[in-house]
Amino acid sequence: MTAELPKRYDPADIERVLYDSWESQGHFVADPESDKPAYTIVLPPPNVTGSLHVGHALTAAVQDTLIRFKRMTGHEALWLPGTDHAGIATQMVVERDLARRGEPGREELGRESFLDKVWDWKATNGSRIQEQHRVLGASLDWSRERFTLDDGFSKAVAEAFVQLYEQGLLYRAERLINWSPGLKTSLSDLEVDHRDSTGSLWHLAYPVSGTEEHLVVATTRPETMLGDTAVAVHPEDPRYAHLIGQTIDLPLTDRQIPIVGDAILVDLEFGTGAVKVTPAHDFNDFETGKRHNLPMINILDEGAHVSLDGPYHGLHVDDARRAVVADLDALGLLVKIEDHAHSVGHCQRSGAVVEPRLSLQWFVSTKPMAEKAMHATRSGETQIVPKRFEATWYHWMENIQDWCVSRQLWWGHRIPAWYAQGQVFVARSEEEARAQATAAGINPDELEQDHDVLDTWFSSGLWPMGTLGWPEKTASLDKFYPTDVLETGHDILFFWVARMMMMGIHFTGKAPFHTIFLHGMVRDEHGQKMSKTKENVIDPVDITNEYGADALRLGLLLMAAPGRDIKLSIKRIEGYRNFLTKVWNATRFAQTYLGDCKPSDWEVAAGATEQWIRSRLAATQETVKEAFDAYRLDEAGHAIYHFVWHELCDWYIELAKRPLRDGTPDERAAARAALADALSGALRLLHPFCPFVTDALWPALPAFMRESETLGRANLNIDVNRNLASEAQIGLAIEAVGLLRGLRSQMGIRQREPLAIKLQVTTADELPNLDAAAQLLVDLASAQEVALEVRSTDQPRGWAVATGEGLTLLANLAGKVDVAAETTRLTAEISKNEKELGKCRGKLGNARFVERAPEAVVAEERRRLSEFERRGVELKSALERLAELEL
RNA sequence: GGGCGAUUAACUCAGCGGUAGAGUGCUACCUUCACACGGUAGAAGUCACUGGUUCAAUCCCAGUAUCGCCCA
Repeated sequence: MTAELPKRYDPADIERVLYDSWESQGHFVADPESDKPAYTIVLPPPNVTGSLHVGHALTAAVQDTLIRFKRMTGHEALWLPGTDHAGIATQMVVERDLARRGEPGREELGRESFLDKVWDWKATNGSRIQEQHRVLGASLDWSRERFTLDDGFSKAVAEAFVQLYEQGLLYRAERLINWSPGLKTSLSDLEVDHRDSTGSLWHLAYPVSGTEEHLVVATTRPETMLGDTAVAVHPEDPRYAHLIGQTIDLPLTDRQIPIVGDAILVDLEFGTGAVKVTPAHDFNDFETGKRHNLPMINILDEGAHVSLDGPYHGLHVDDARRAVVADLDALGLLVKIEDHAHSVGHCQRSGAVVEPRLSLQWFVSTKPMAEKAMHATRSGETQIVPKRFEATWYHWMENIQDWCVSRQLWWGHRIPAWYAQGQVFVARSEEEARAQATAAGINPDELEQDHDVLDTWFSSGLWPMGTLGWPEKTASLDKFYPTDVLETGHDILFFWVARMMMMGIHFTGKAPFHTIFLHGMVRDEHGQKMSKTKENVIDPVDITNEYGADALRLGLLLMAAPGRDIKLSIKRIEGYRNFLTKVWNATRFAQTYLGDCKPSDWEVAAGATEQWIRSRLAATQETVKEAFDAYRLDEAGHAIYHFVWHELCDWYIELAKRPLRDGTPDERAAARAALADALSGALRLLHPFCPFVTDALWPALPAFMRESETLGRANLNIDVNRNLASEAQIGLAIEAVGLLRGLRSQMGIRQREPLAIKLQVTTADELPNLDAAAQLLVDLASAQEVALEVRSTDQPRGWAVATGEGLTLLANLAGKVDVAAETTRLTAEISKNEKELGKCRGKLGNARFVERAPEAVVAEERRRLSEFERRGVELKSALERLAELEL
């Protein structure tokens, strides 16, 4: 038994100290040699540049709760932390940092020195988010913390690259890719944000060669006309049929370009029905160019300036657009300008408008891998929770394009490809590449390694297996892979979940996890997306300072229905802090009695109330287990909340006070034991949600009940059973207390004013069920004496009547009856009863209902009918007696 | 344009073929010996709208409206 608990729950007093002790004692370390079944979650790696936002906090809360639940139910639970190197983001942060301090920039420093600077930056700033996870109580196995640029992980990346290359699934090609002129690198499709904007649709008149005719094309990007290599019309368009095969004298250039018929590119209805084709600057045009063997003319440099010789050379696209439009107008070739809503791709990181650009890059053939990933979800090897995201998953997988994995950056895994004399050598190491070159008869000193690095998600895709040791065959990989659950926001489904699935299946033959568990986005109280510009960002660290990590966790978890967005309400967090204060105070109450607990207390026969609270605990344990199995942490949490506050605190503790204080030695022992069980069960169930406060309260339980020093290593459930008889009996008692309290309240009679009570049931064999009710009425509702009787037609006068399910309560108001108030109350009761009675009769009066509805439903309806009829009679007779009283 | 989701008490949300629930807020009373970050009692809902299926629809189906998200 520990020292007395402080009167007030203050999270700041307990959280830091507890976490340090858990971590230093190695409570979160998972053992690959354990006999227990493994349960593994890898934390989707946050950016090394990141700091914790509420989305992270939600992810951490969900995963930690799952992990702690499994750890407490017989699993060797591993939750593996780490960060990813976030190529673009980190490089940008460090460059900005250098600029702010007036230090030499990236280009001046050169590759090696710049990378040193990034590593320096990482050493000082790269562990912030890990610290914040500790604040949240995350039971991560820090001994296994990984970073995507670690030596070991880098080995995995090189291995994967080489294998994919050897298998023909990775290739280098000149293709049109998304190009960020801001960052001067390629981007994957997913790194492009499409934003709606109002642009214009320019109608340009192109002269048909050797005629006076003009062909009017409509375009959103007039400046790219400098790179046009054709004009396309629909082959079945009567307006233009005669032009197919002729040429255009492309204005502002000296080129002639063909007019082609293309049914795929051209939409008859849109614009003028004629489209300019610029294969080097538009994805659709690129495909069209391939269909018609058109040349591809690149008109822009890597910074999106015109690279063609001539008057436009060096102009930024925006300026070039103005110039081209003005010049066309001067030539009388600008027909009109319409407003046009369309969406424009922007670079997520730099905000620059993304330019489709023809360039030589490395690509992964994703289709074969996507097939396998889809097979895994179709076969059930991996399930997506909530299920409705499967549709999105398949849609994306079915339309997947090859993945551009090279980036023109420095920070990242350098592409393990070496070039010499036009040949490519892909190898795990420079040594291997040199050997390959030598074997090919090339002097290895001529080799030059690819300057580019790999997309960060190429490495993130390997995360579940790479962190466990792949490609080595390690004990951890053997024990913990495939992992169990990958939990993340649904916005990340394609970013890394899809990639982990594809890579994991490809390299190990097994899906990397059996469940993909997706949560929603956290928004502010009004449903607005949090953003720095709106100044509505809620910092989870501020909340933990104010209300504690436990309250934040509980709030996030209980507000999160699967896959649904969360509106984060501080008011609710405060409510959960209040709940934890309640738990704290309940424990303080219990502590004053539990000191006397001894194992023999459990040998004393338990009464109905003790059986009842254990039964309710057993029911809660079942509900919680089912909810966890269904990934309904919100339901599990609500069940625990309800048990703790509304069953343990509201009722059992109140019921236990008399026996604990004034009971016989046996009564005291039985009450103590049940109180200890209930509290023990409550703390255990609550621990995965609120690890700090529960572990702080854990020592309040007798030592012999604590099988582990820390609650986090104890069992989730204790051995208790449902007992329906006690539930029925206490249920009746609770109802009786409610009837009396309600009656007092409506009659304006003080709750502590002693009253004589009669409790009535219909038949004599129900009488024993009222024993508990009689006791509770005395203990909790200031009943003076309680008579238990079978209902008769001859009811006493001057007693108030209240009817409940199966029982009637009469209170002796002799001399205290406020006839007017009582008349009002009874009349209201009667009319409420009549309404229900009416509904009931309506149903049973419907022959088709009686005929077709299931028997049980009809029987229940009949039971309700007789119940309402009985109550109606009693209430009306009470009203009559009241009237007599008045006379 | 395609897809997905939402619409339930004042607010934030669960629920889901057969008596409409929670938390917060609100009202009244109570500083009683774990807790005022509390207790007791209470008010509060045409479950968006229109049809359909069914003995029975908040729930299933179709459509409408409004809002949100994703993709092109």
